[in-house]
Amino acid sequence: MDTLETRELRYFMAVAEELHFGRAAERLGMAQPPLSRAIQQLERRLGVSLLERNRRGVSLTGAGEMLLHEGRAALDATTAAARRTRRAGGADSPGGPRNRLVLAVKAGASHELLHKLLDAYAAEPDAAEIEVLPSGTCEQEGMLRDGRADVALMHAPFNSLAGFDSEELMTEGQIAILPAGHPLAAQRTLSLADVSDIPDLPLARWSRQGTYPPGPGPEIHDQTQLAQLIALGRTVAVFPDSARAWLWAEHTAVPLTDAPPVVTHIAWPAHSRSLALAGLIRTATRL
Amino acid sequence: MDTLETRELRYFMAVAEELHFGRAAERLGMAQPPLSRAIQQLERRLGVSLLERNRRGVSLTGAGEMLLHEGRAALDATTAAARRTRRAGGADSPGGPRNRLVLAVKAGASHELLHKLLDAYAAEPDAAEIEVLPSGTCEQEGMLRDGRADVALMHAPFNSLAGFDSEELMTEGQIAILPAGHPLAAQRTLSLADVSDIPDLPLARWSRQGTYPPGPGPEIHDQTQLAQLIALGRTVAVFPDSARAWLWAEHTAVPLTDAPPVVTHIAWPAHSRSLALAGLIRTATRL
DNA sequence: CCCTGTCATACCCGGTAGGTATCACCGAGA
DNA sequence: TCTCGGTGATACCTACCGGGTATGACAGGG
Repeated sequence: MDTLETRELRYFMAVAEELHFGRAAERLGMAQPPLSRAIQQLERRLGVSLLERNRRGVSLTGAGEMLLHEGRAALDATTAAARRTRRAGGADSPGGPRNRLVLAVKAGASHELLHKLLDAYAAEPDAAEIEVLPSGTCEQEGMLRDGRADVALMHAPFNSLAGFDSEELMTEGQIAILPAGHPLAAQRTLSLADVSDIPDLPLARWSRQGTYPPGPGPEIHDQTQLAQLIALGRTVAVFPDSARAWLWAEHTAVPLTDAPPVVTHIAWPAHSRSLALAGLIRTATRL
Repeated sequence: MDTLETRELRYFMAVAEELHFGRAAERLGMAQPPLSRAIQQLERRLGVSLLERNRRGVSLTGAGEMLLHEGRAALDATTAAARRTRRAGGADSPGGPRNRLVLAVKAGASHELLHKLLDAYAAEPDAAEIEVLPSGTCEQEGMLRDGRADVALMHAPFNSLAGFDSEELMTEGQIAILPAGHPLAAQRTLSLADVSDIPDLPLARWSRQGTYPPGPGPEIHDQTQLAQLIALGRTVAVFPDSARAWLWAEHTAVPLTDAPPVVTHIAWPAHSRSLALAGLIRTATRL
C-alpha cells in the first residue's frame, strides 16, 4: 500500500536521471514497456505524478524532484545495509567476531597523520583490522553513505560533513606548489590572488566524476599527473601543508597567507554503533 | 543479485525484533513458512547467516545485528522518501507549487519561541505553509528520519542531533516545579540534589514508547497529568525555563543552579535541499 | 514416551514482473 | 501534406515467485 519497493526506486532513479524511458530501460537491462508500466504503477500507488510526459521527452515534476533526492538517500542507505551486513558476516565466519573497518582517505592526503593513526590504533589491545580505501576527489561522502566505507578522513572545507558525526583532528595552512625555477618561487609567502592568475601557470582543473570545470588550465585526475605538470613548469597547485610530504626536487612550496585553513576530520555515519569504530575514534582524537 | 528489496528488509526486521518466526509472521500479517523461506533466501543472497536457530528460539548473529541497525536506517529513509514525495505531490496538484513544511515540536515546549518563529516566518514574502506536528517525548528524531516531519525544534541534551544539520536558537536554564505550598518552594534557588530525592515528592517517570524507567515516582505520559500531580502535591518536575508559560496557580518554579542548560535547536535532515526549509531556517536564526 | 512448541520442507495457486508486438502521437523533412 | 523516425503507451502472453496450507523434523518438559 505505501511500501515503495527498492526495485521501483531503482527504476525511477534511472528514468529521472536519463529523462528518457528507452535509455533508462537499457541502463536497467530490461525492455521499455515494463519500465513504463512500473513507473505508472508507482505514480498510482503514491497518488502523485512524478514525470511530465511532454511531446518529445520527459521532465520531472516537483514531486519527482523530491523523490529523486530522497530516493537517492534511501537507495544509498539500502545498499549500505547490504554491504555492511556482508562485511560483518564475512568476518564472522572465519573464526571469532573478527571486526574489520574500512577507512576512506583521499588518495595521497594526510599521509603522516594516517600513518600515525594506523600505528597508534594497531597498538591498541583489541584493534580491529583496518582496510584503507583510497578515494577519488571528494568521494568520501558517497562512500560513507552507501557503505563502501565505515569511516573516513575528510578535509573541510572541501568535504561536507553534513549528516555525519565527526571529530576534528588537525588544522593546517595551505601552500602553493610552484616549479622550482619560477620567479614567484623565490617569495617567502604568497596570496591566493598571486597564484590564481599567473599568465604562464594556469591552475589545474580537477576531474569530478569525469567532468572538468571550465577554464584554461590542464585537465587532471591524478596527483602524479599534477606533480609532473608542475615539475615541467606548466601549472601551479594549491594544497594543504601536509602535501610537502610528496614534493619533488623540482617543486617549491610557498605558504599562502590568505588561503582558508584546512581542517582534517575523522567522520562516520551518525547512526554507527560499532565498538571497533569507537576505538578508532578514541585513538584518533588522542593523537 | 545484491539488491536487498524493501520487503525482505521489513521481514527481517520483524524477525530480528521478535526473535520468533511465528510472532513475526503474525505481525507481518502472513503465514510462518513463507517468512522462513524469505529469510533463508535473504541469507543465501547475502552469503551470510543472520540468525542463529538454536533449539527453542532464535538469536542474532553479528551480521544480523548489523543488518538490524543499518536496515532500520534504510527502511526509515525509504518511508521518508515515500512520505515526502506524497506531500510534495499533494501540494503540487491543487494549484502552483504550494510548498508545505511539517515542523515537529515536543508538545508544549518552547511555546513562546515557536510563536515568534511562526509569526516571523509567516511575514516572509513567499512563506510556505507550516504544519506544526506535536511529537511525543524525544520523538522528533524518528519523525525527521522517517519523513513524518521535515524540520524540528530539538532540545539538547535531551534530543540527539546526530545525523542532522542544525542551528542553535536559544539557551535557557532549568527550573524545578513544585507544589506551591511545599517547604522547598520558598527557596530562591535549588540544586539537582535537592529535588532528586525529596522523600514525599518522588520524580515522575516519563513514558518512552510505552515503557517506563524503574523508580518510585508516578508514571506519566502527558504534561497535563504531570501538572495535575504536581498541583496535588504528589510529585516534582524539572523543566526548562520556558515551562513557566504553562504553570498553574498551585505551582511554584524555583531555578536550579546546577542543572545543565537546555539548548533549543532547529534541526533538519542533512540532505534537505528545499527552498522553503532554507527560508524557515534563515528566519529562525534571525529571531 | 508422548505432547507441545518451534522452525523447515513439500506442494499448490494466483498475481505480477518482464518479454514481444503493436499502437498513438508528434516533429522534421521532402 | 504526407511520410518517416522516434517517443511513450497499450495489449497480450508467459514464467517466476511470493504467499497459502499441510506436514515433517526435532528438542524439551511433563
